[in-house]
Amino acid sequence: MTSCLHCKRRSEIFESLSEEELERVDMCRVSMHYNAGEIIFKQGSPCYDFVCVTSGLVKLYIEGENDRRLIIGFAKPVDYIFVPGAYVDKRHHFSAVACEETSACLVEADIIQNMVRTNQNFANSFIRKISTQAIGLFEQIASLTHKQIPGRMADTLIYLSGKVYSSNPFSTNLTRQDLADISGMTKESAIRVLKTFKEDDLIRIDGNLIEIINLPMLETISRNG
Amino acid sequence: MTSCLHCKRRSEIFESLSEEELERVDMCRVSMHYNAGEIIFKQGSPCYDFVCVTSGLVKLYIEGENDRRLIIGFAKPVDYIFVPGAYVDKRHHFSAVACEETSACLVEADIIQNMVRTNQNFANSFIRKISTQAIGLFEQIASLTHKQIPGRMADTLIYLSGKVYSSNPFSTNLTRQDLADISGMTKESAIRVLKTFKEDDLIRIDGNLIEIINLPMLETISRNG
DNA sequence: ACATTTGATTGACTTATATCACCCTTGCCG
DNA sequence: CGGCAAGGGTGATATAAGTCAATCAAATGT
Repeated sequence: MTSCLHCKRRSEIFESLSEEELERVDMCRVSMHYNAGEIIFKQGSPCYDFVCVTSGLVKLYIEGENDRRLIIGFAKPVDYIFVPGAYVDKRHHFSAVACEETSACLVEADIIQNMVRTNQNFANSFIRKISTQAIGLFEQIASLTHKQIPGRMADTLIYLSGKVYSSNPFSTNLTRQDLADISGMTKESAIRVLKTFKEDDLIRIDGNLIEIINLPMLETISRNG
Repeated sequence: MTSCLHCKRRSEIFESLSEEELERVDMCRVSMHYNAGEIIFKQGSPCYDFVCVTSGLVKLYIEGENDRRLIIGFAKPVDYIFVPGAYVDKRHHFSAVACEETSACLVEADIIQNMVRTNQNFANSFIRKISTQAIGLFEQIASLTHKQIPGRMADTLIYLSGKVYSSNPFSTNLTRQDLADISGMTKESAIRVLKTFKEDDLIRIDGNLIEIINLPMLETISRNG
């Protein structure tokens, strides 16, 4: 249990904090461990804490009416989860669930918000982070509304390999349902496209391992919708 | 051409600026006028300016691949348009077009970003604004992906009456194509749902005037997808 | 006054995708 | 060991929604 001061796995946003500020963060920090499938916070619940993922992987999703879900992103080491409700209505607007064994540090939201007020550089990193997230949302919303199933699944695979796991092949324990929830389709449709992708030698799937073997073609499919 | 100092139509975010700061904003301010349909800025172009709408109405939309569009929001008096690219890649990630005769003040983005750095209250309002926009995007993304046409159009009508025009009935010169672009459907589908809504006495349309006459029922349709 | 464009509307048709029902495998637990 | 739950996979079918094509009305330009 190191202090934030010497933490090797701390989010880059904390670089702009002084030692004194880091200590203040450290003082009200709680280190947590979650098993795969455990809820970190749930949509609609009040938000007290700022969550920083130190190991594992967390999926962030919106729960719709008729128990449909849409995964809007992932938080991996070392990301903090930006909770827009913290500045608006003190409620969570999406849920966070551990996809695998996950550790996270929780810090009181007030402390962080206070530092955003007093430390300009911190505020700037913070805004940059939110902006990046907003841009990601634009891309996802465009993909989901303008493309059909093959294009959406291509986007999902490229996103996972490029942004989430940063490797190819990548080992994942996301279920087909999860892949479907990222791509805005049903589990069955996800299974079917993946099958055609395999048949066309665009990807290879072996258990938890997914490999993109024809990225250019996948990108073409993404572009054509 | 009043100065920002005594401007009656200035965005609430400027409340947190000092007189001296307001004067600095005023000095590099350009007042612009746009006719209906004119582009204020286009997706992909570099972003130099911070845009604040003082009269009229502006639609913000993402341009997808095969010239499909998705309207992600509106800017009305007195909103400023948050441009996430300003903090990331200095590019616009959506386009802005005047829906009607529109006036706007342009301020150099650098000046604003500088004030975000130096004025804590300004930074805080700024973050609150971004957060609110992000929450709105979540709602839209959930509506678009989880609901079918009647639910989506119900959401659109409720949104326009409640958030954009803040009146019922409301007079609009959005085209059917625009309504479709908000709701993520084709023009033809938009026309057809609106027809069924009219037949079921949920709404009344007379030229540019749209009236919601059975809001509870529309809300039910929205909830059931 | 006529021609041209733009948006609204409708109907017929096609297709993408969800739904449903079912089976298979694997791992886990009593 | 046997049964059960969870995830993966498949086929048949239904249907929501897009596409295409044509018409009509209003607005605009010449």
